[in-house]
Amino acid sequence: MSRQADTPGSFDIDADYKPLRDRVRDELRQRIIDDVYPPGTRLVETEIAAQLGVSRLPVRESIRALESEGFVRTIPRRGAVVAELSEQDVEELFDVREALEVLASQQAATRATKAELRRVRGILDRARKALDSGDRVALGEANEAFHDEILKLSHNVLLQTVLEPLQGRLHWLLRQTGDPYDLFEEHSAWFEAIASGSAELAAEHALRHARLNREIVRKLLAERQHRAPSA
Amino acid sequence: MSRQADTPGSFDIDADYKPLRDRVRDELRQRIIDDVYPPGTRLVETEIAAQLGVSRLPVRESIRALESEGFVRTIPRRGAVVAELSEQDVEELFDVREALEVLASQQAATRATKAELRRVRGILDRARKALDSGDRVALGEANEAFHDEILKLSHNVLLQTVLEPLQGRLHWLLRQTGDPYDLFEEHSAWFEAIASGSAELAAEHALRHARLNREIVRKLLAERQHRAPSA
DNA sequence: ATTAGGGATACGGTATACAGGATCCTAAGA
DNA sequence: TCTTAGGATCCTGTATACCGTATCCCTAAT
Repeated sequence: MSRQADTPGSFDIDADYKPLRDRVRDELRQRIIDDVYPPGTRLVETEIAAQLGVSRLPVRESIRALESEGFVRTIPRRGAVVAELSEQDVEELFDVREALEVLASQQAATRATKAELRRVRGILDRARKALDSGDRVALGEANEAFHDEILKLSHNVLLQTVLEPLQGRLHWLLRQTGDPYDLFEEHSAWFEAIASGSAELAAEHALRHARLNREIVRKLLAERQHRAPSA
Repeated sequence: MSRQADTPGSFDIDADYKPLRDRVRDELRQRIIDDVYPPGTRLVETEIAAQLGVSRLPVRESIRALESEGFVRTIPRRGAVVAELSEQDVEELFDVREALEVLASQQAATRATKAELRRVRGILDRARKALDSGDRVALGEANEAFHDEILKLSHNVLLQTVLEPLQGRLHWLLRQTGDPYDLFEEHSAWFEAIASGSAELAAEHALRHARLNREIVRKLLAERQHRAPSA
């Protein structure tokens, strides 16, 4: 079913049309996140274009988009490379994430509908199942989905557009550093705070969760650096 | 091992080279902010390209960039138009701005150097002079510069890249709604809070300032809507 | 007036070309 | 042997030209 609740007069605009540049961007982002292109990899326009069977143009536009999302860094006349996250980058990522996720959580608490809350509960169930069955991949996915959903509950479009790429990078980072550790209890408690409708409580939990998360990542990074001393 | 941070021999790589796309983007952004292209204006690639004497490519890339900054909206296969800020957009802008400016202010309080603080004080002086001489344009510029500087004091690169486009849109909005009202006392007090080094105090002032600002813009918008009832 | 055609327009994408910066390789020189 | 100059090569940045097709706009017929 393509069209969604459209306005009376509006006819049938091929709603799920997506420009090629967007599909290419999504593909490349996925490859970066999946570590097909590890940090430092050069992204050569002609190569990617040939490989994906498209022209250079959509590839260029994709790369620019990923640049603005922070996944790649471009040096004029030299091209794009997959970003390496420095320690400072990570800290900044958490700083901003923390501030925005608190906001998202507050707004979610006051704005989420019952139907939305049900959906999020469903995701938590998925996480629980994945946890029980020891399916790390599914658990990771459920965790990511959980954050995305909270964000949607805020009903704040700008917040979503700003925070989503940051979450993306965070997830990317987590996949680099290790496997999805157990966040189930944390997420559950946070969710209940939101569901309670108290912005204050929701903010408190968001903050706690973000800080806990930051600590965990810090430890993982420290370990990694220990294992692989100065590149 | 390839050479990175090479040093001694590092010859000057044309540091201030700027890709055409960036210059076009800056030019277009300026035109939007200056109301040369009022909200709703269609941005036709070929027109702009011809007018600026460049090919369609850099123009396309510029438009995409402005899209990700929120200045234009593009509808697939229809092209880009200068964004109209809805009431909700404005509220969201302030929501996010508020959260991030509080963070910026906190970090500025703990990280700003004496030299930086001096520079900001200089901007405040400029604002004071502009205020005294009744130069509204200079006052507006000083106000914008003040916010930009506070942001830099945070020493948080990500925060700057995220918040800057939002500030840009806010300034744009302010120019649409009216003239720069007197923020001097507000800014001064806020600045002193930052200079005091207390993150808590700085956060408090940032929040207060952001909220005051929001109220003012709300009033201006309400007035405007009164003057120009439903388009 | 309303509606249905039927261009005209402009986007989205492809293909091609080319200048010049960046990089790499190699061979000559210290 | 190590360094360095030089040229070959790669790749980006930009320009052109061109096509398909979705949209828009104007006009004419009902």
